[in-house]
Amino acid sequence: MRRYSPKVIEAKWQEKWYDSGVFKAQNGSKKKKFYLLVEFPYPSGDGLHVGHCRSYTALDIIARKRRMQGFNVLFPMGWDAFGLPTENYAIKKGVHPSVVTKKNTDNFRSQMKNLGLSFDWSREINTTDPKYYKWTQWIFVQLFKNGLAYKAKIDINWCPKDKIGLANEEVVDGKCERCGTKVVKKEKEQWLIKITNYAERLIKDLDLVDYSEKIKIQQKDWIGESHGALIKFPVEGVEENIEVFTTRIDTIFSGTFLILAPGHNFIDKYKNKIENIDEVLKYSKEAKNISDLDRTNLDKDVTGVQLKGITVRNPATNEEMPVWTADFVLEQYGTGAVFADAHDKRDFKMAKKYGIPLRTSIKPEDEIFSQKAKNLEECFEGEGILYNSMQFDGLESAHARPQIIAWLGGKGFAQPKISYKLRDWVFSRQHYWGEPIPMIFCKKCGWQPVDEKDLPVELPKIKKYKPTDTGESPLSAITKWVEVKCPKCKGDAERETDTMPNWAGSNWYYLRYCDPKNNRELANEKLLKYWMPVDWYNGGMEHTTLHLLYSRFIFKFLWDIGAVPKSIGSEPYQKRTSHGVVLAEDRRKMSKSWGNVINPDTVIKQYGADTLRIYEMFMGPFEQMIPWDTKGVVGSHRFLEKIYKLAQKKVSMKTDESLRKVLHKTIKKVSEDIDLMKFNTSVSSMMEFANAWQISKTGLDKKDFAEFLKVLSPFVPHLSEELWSNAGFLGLCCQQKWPKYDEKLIKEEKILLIVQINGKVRDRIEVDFGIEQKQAEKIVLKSEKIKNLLTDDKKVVKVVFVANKLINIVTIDKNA
RNA sequence: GCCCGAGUGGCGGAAUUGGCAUACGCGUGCGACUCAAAAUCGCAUUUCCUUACGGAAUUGUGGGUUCAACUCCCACCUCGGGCACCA
Repeated sequence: MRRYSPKVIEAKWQEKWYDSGVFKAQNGSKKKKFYLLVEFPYPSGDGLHVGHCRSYTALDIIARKRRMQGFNVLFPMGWDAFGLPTENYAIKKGVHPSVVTKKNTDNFRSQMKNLGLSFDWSREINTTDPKYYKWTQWIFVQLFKNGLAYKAKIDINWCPKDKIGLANEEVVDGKCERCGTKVVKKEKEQWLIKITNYAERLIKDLDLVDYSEKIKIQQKDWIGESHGALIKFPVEGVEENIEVFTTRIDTIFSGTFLILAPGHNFIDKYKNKIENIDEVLKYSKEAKNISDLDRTNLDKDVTGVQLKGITVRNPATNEEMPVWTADFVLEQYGTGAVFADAHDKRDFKMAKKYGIPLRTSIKPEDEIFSQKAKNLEECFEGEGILYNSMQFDGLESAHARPQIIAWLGGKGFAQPKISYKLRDWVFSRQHYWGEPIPMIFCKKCGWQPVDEKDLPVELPKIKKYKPTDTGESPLSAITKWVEVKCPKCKGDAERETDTMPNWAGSNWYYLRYCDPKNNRELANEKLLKYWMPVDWYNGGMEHTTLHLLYSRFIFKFLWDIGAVPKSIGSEPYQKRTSHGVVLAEDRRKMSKSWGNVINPDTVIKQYGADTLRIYEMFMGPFEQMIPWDTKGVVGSHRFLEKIYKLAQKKVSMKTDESLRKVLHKTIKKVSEDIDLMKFNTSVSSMMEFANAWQISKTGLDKKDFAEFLKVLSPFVPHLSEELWSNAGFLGLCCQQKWPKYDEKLIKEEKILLIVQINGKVRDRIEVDFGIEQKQAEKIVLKSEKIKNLLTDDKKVVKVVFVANKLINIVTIDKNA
């Protein structure tokens, strides 16, 4: 008997598949298309992580199944290769980043091929290829031309270790997402993209797509939409209003003071009117030096300074209100000003500290106002019933709001307003290894985009790509490259030396796969029409608020300007799923420093790719975080060895009837589970089948064996292919038609009827499928076990019968 | 603080609509093969009581609905994730 040797088998079939081009997606095919996308990796020097293998294998299974179901499948792969780790490695070793990238992508590609993944390699893309980033730059130029890219001097989040500016999205707990260094503020001229213009649509259009509720909620929370009102507070003595955004206009009648963010431009504009301007400016300056993290620390004491000499009028009560500044009011949110009252904890705390008068105007519903709150010893923040509020007395908060907006609106003091937490996207990085921003600054003409025919602006090959401490891009030192003619007036001008963030290339890569070699446009319209949208996109949960949001935004923009056909629809991804992280055996993250990393190459060497694939599918639910178990790999390997043996021993002339039933149940289960990404239960059902096969008398006939190989093949393609050819079947197993199960064979003729007394299982009796209640009762009452339990002192009060499942006899004690 | 998700054997986990809790795999124990070991195969394996037949308890905790609850409702505990002086 032959032994299962994956090493020989796997190399052989990989060669056959890749040489024959069976995984190539066909442009313009009559078949129904299916575009399946898995996030392309950053090709790090560490090689593939077993977590990569897990999500790629999962999507590979879906791709293989869809092909067998007759779809024209596009399942591509590429490299998101710009980024810091490569740059850092290059600096340390003195090798050019492009050399490092080449080495890493070659390694990744060969690892993926060793896994037997069915990617269409003819469509491979690389974000660092000038032919690719030409179009990344082209998109930037379009953003600029449409007024969505602008340069502004802003406080950026600066990571002193990586020497790079970070987007808000890349700052976690006030620390650099990548290296964990505490982020500091630095004022710099930066390119920004107006993603905020799309905030509303990015929320609304989530209704059009099939994403899990969790993903939708995360996106919505991140964008942070809140409905409220804009209120004007007239400033006494000057023709000026201070605008305030609020979601709680129902509390307006208790508003007794106004608070401005320390950086609010009113302060600068009216510095002559503010009597204590020195004190105010000193406070502003201090506030600026406090990081956002400290500023938003809830335990911190509230501080503030009154703007003496300034008062505003509350448009609802007509009372004069003092104006303060406090650092808990943020410049970037709303209008950078709030009206303050007794129904907000921070306002309350501040008023108590500085002796500012307070008044309440909301009391809790169905409840007597607590004495403490009434005496202003405690803050009531909830919604409730209005009082002290003129004609609105007695209304509930929610009902009062639109009415107050309408009333104040009638006098020109208020209007409905929606506010977002999402901020414009900081798009500049001061690093070498990224796409140059294709802009030119001319003293006469201002910022001008590089002429589209001159794209790409290639990254010059230089020796010193180390980032500078000053925050200037290393590209700024290359005078020859920087000095350029203005595209408009042809006078002397200078290139932008900042590069794009590493999200830039991944914003639109899924479009490029449709037409990866096009040099005239980002992708051909016809091909986009055929392939887009992506039918199914899988990626990590960690990309939900970053990559997923950015790329949806960029797609919408391209759709708006007609760069992609309207017929695709306004969303790039029809369906989005996410995978769980694979943890190390010690349940920590895999990390070189912990020494707990599992290398897929080692697993493949020892057990083969098929074992790795099926183990990673079997280990647990796909979306769930799951620890690696080296012992578990052995179990998966045993399963494959068992199949290899059975294929030699138990394929005969005739299939056992009972085994055929199990086979068809397995076909049904696997077919359904793959689409639901329930790979773990698919595998266990195939294991159950193998067990049944093993104990069967005659085993399987050739036809049924072929059916089993087909359902097995997406999971363990090499072994299936080998057994397929060993059995003398024609063609490739991966090109067969996906099997159908026979409904008749799945139905049972006999079932085990569960017999319960008072809900407890007392017996199991084999009966015919479809048995009637009366018949069942008769049989049940004959059972010795049941007879013994239904003694004379018990009275049957009810019999519950569930067809083909169970019968439950409910009794009571006669004596009781 | 707010919003999601989860809690089932020694371990990873399974369980259409409420209808046999613990499938499948790991581990462990016993046995077969072997001079021996590994590998392989067979049997057992939720816990407790019982020599056994059998019985009882059990899906984070406490209550509820129901003939019947891992599944539905209420309260709480623990863990994971997201957001957070956001007006």
